[in-house]
Amino acid sequence: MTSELSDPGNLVRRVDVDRTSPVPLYFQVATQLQELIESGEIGVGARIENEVDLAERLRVSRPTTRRAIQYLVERGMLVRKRGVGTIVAHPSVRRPVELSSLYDDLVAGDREPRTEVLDLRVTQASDAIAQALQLPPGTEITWIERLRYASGEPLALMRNAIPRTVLEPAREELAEHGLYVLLRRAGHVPRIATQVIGARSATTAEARTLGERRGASLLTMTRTAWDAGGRALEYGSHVYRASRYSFEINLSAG
Amino acid sequence: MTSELSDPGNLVRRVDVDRTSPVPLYFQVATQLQELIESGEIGVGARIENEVDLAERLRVSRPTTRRAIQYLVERGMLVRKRGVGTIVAHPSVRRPVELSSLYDDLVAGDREPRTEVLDLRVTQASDAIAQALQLPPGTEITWIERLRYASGEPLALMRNAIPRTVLEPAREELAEHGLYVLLRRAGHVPRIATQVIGARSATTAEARTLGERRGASLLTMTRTAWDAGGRALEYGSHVYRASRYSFEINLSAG
DNA sequence: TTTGTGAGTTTGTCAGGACAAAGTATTGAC
DNA sequence: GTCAATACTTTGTCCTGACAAACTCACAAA
Repeated sequence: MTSELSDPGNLVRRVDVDRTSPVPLYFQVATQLQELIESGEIGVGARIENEVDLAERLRVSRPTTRRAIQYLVERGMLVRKRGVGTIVAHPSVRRPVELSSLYDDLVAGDREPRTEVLDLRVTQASDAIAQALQLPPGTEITWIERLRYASGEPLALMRNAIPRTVLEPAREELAEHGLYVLLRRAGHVPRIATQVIGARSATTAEARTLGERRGASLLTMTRTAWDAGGRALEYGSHVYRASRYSFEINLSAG
Repeated sequence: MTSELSDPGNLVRRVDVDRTSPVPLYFQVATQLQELIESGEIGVGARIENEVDLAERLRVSRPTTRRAIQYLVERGMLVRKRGVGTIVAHPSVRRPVELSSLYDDLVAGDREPRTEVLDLRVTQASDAIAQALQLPPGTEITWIERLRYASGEPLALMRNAIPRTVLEPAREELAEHGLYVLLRRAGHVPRIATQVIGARSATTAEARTLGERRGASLLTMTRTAWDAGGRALEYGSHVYRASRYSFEINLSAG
């Protein structure tokens, strides 16, 4: 009995590798499998070809095939079961991109971000900020205060501290780009961040700046971000208009 | 020149493997390395023995050693650099435990949680809830409303919907344990969740239930959680007293 | 002083093979 | 027909061996 279902090999026929490319073989295989899954050519719940056959057909070793599949398993796109096979997971368990910045989110959501730089100066870290960044008190930092608009309306008041040795951005750069874009451009890749999200009522000054009624609910967020080496990159203390913004967070365990 | 620094091998001498154990070799090595790091016996920034020597000393193959190290790299405990070596990362980049529940957090923080079950019944999912859980409308769900106290004071009002086929907890269980404990006990391991966190002012009824002033700021959180197979486990819509609670979230990109 | 050059070290990629463990499906005894 | 034993499939673990790429450092040349 050779039905379509019992022969999942036919679903991944167009995967092929280029041995002249500097891109690792396992990554080529993983990328092409990912495309087949994301395009829907291999449907949710479908079984993909088993490791041994796939390796043979692509003329790569089984460890290479395993590594490609493992790569996608870690991203939640595939689920493996010993004795059963490897199946395509439901799209809702696919691990999302994380650690993006507000600016990127707004651009992606077509909400026309605009940034007004209220303050920009080099100063010494206060004790609280030094502690958050786990740096010695008095370390020189770049202090930034920005007002972020979306679709023409004020959305958030953002205060950030960045070690001077990490980044000292120009006013124009801050008006044009999100902070995380500037960090990455300077070669600092945030790997992990701790955020605390809370809420409180707006003070009179905040209400005026953000165009809210006095006492309106505000979302607060403080964050510290580090790179892979444990170097502190950024501390931020932001307030958002709760009527216009909420945080969407994707968590994964595994 | 054979200084302490140029011979990091001496730091991991007590790592050893047991070939009679059913625990995989790579995992034994990883666990023991992890203990050495967490106990501080290998300090932050210190280089660990290189793969080849470590493999030779433990009498395991290099791929096995690599896999153990890779395991810790993915958890942010080690950082690898080609041509340089593998060093112990700063503790702040170590990936945290995620997807824990409020109850667990409160227990961990010594805040004496107590739960009052306000409502518990089996009903049909509304369109909104069915959509959040990605189930057909009208699917039978367990509907739960709870009031959570911490240190004797009301903290949060929690409404949850769980597919009946996933869990149908008893009132006493809900009063005794967090929802995630019950889910895990029933064999449902949450792997990924989407949360939306916002804020708004309390209605009169909410203020009365939670012991706040009318118009006080509340934190709102809606969440849907899935297991590794993409099966929806839980939908929740919670409100927290912003004066008593905030969310701490650890994000990682890697 | 600065700039290449080359040797040495360390991690990254890949092959091919072997056996174990956990499922699924089939078969045979009762 | 039911249930247990068996065969088969598929992923999991582990090995040896080989070469490539990135980095450090010492040393020579400009």
